[in-house]
Amino acid sequence: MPASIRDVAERAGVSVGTVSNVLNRPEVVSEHTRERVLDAIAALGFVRNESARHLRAGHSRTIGLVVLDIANPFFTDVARGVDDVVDPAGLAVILCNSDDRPEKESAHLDVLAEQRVQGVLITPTAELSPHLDSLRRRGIPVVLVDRRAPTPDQCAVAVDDVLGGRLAAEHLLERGHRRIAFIGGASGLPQVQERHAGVAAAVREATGDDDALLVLSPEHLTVAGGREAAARIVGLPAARRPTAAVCANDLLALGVLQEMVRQGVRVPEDFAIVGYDDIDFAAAAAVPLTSVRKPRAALGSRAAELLLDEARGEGHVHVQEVFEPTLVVRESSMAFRDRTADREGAQ
Amino acid sequence: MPASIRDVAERAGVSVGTVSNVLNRPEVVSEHTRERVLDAIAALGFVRNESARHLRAGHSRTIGLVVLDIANPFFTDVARGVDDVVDPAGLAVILCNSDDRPEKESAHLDVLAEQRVQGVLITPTAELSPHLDSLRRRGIPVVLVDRRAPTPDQCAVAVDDVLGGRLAAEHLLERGHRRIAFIGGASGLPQVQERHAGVAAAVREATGDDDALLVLSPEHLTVAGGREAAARIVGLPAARRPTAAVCANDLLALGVLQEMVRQGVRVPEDFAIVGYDDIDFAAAAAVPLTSVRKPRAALGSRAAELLLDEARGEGHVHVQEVFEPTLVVRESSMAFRDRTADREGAQ
DNA sequence: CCTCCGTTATGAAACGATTCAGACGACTTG
DNA sequence: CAAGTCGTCTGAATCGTTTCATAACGGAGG
Repeated sequence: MPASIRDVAERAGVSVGTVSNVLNRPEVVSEHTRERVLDAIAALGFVRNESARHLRAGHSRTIGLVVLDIANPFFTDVARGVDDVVDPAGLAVILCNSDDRPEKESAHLDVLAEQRVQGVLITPTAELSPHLDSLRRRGIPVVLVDRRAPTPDQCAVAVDDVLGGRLAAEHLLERGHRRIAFIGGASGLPQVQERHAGVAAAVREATGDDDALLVLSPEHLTVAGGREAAARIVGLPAARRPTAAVCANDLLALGVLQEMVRQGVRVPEDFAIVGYDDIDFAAAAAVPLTSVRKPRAALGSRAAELLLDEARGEGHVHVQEVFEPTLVVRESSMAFRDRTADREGAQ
Repeated sequence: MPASIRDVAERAGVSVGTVSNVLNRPEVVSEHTRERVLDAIAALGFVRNESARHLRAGHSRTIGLVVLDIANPFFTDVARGVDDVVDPAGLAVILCNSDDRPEKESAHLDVLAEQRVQGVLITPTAELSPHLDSLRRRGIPVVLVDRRAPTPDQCAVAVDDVLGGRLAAEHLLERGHRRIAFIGGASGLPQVQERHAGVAAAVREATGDDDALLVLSPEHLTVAGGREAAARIVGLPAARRPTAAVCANDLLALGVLQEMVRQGVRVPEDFAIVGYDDIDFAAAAAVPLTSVRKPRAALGSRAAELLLDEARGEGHVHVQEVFEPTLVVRESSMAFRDRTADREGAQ
């Protein structure tokens, strides 16, 4: 129904080749002809058919971005970073939400493959899907976002999560906490495991006690998951109950905070909380959240840069970039009493 | 580079037509042939080229979703609702962020037109872009989201924002507030104007005083905008300073809350706040936010349903759906002292 | 044995753009 | 004046798929 290049050519009284030239290499066509063609285009409301272009060109002008949870502001910030790079390059982004479910992820990757996207940016679920490899074998670049590359033959932009976990834990340990909870997730994401590892190492070094760390793994890394974990913590006998928690992301931390408040547990006096990601809402929380800050937008834009470079071909070298997180201390971890004394008294 | 249907045909020793049949109408090809073809497909890692399909079919398998602010959880919730409908239909969503800027919106609409999307879901900027009409003239369905249709010849899914504004204002008026601020935005979005109208009507009815409502319009409907507005309110002389605010969305409300707390203004004792949208973070705020709740995901999924129906053609009737908002009362508006007395004392 | 029919497979024509070898004048140049 | 050059335009081939008219084959019915 919509006008094609042939209709334009007919109306302007030129060949289709000439119309194409007006569109793509205007300098090779005479001014007079160019104007006639442009007039015809305007009159017919002609819009290029991207699929036809793509078919001929062999590559599309889109990239795919697959995230774990579109409702998590961390990922929308990443998406923004991606957009900042991809938009000026004239590419469109197909944003897919895997919901941390491998089947959804695979389905989305299949669609992206059919769309012949120029490349895929993805924060994958725990297991690296075979679909990812098959994309790469097919020559479609894949850049991992917020996840380390398992092999050096691909690009990845990650954060040193062991360090992040350590920063969070050391902060709590310094403030005297001796029984700490790590609230992760059931899906086994390596980012979460690394954060856990960092926390565990710091706790072990400081306490020499492997039981000092309680690990909870709610189903999902969401506010609801955090509430669930907090309820379990509150249910523990006082002697074994942790006095602080490091959460694998801010959504969890927010959930923990909500449930603690609801149960009448004071934060940070009775229970300290450290989140992860430092999303904007962390600072606005009921009790402003101490959190491990990651360069969210930079993660996205750097990943996009690497992807575009790889898609361009010509001597691309794979880069595994690792950003350093920092700790942002806010009220949720500002305990006032000395917990070391507390604990020693209890023993 | 990637295997084409022709390669598959060759390897399986059949014609391309047969391969296509295996893919699209497997029942018409004999089991033996089908297996051979399927084997070849697996061996070559063949993946359909969606652009070629689309070119032949005349329509793509994607839709566009254009939102005002991807960082606003309201829109990610809408996107989720859209996904719930669009995904099972086997379509992909191209998510675009206009940042409330008409030029970005237009640019995105152009890209979507070139992609020949099946339809566009959009929360448009204040002025309805001519690009929207030109899409519709070209036969691409457009459904407005969270925005009323200007004419009955198109679908729209909106919320009764006059009512929403009224609910918010009446709640504050009942609690004794007599000087109220409406914090909107500078970009003139009709949703915001309607909320304003609802608030203004309620305030006028209750106070008979047109000056009882102070209108502030920060640049953007964001947390930063809210902080900016709050700072201006605090700067006002006490006699003219409002005692409460209705904010055009929750991001603004969160910003107002932050700045008030920072300036030592107690919420809700000294200043009450009502937000709009009821995003999840509203309940988790420093002071849990009273907010006007909209059916966020339903807005998206209903809009997507209408879009798919319209794209299907065949006797589609345009629907303008208007959801009713409800007020969710939380702490941010729970004032304790009687402000009527307060005000009367002041006069 | 012939005809007819149903099942299955074929091959060519589209879809809309880009590209490229070549045509055609008009001009230079030796 | 012939040959070469330049600027401009043409037309056909091509990308990968779907579709559709048609062919090939085998079996049933007369």
